[in-house]
Amino acid sequence: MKTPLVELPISTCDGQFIARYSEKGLAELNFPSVGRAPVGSKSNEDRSSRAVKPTGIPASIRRWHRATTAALKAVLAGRAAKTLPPLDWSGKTEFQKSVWRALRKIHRGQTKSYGEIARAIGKPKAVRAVGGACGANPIPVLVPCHRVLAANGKIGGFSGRLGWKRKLLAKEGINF
DNA sequence: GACAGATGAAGGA
DNA sequence: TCCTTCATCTGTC
Repeated sequence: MKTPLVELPISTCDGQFIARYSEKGLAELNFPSVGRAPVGSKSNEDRSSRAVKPTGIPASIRRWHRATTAALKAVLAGRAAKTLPPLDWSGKTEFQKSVWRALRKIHRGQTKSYGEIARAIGKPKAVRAVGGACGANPIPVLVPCHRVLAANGKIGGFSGRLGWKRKLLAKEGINF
């Protein structure tokens, strides 16, 4: 994949998120100061060499960025996102995409277990693999991997730190 | 091909 | 009720 990524910041009351767009849509969304390499990338240096400056941005990407910003701020405010930009899942496996599609069907304020997600995609025994796919999710918040909990009611894990998971769930009225 | 992982379930203390 | 162990499936190296 040689498609250059357009990297744009999104300032919110919870910090500055970083959105990256390909020619197909939103490819990555990174938490503010997470301190870890984003999923699917070798290193920050590698990424920065592919990212382009926010000059000469295509109109389509500017439109997607407005939609992403609005959706992100809506979710952080505890509301449902009205519109989402197209998501670029190219290069990902079919299993991961099916998991992420199942995640997007979880409504705001609802939660599901890894086992329920596994059953929803027709692979009831692939619960650990579902966890792996959640961890590989490049677009957290908009693909609500934070709404997936362990079957025993515990919070489970989260790629963007558990603090973010708790915060996002709290905004949706789910407290631990 | 081996290994690791954001789980789940069962069994024992 | 809590803890430990093991089975299971997929992705990554």
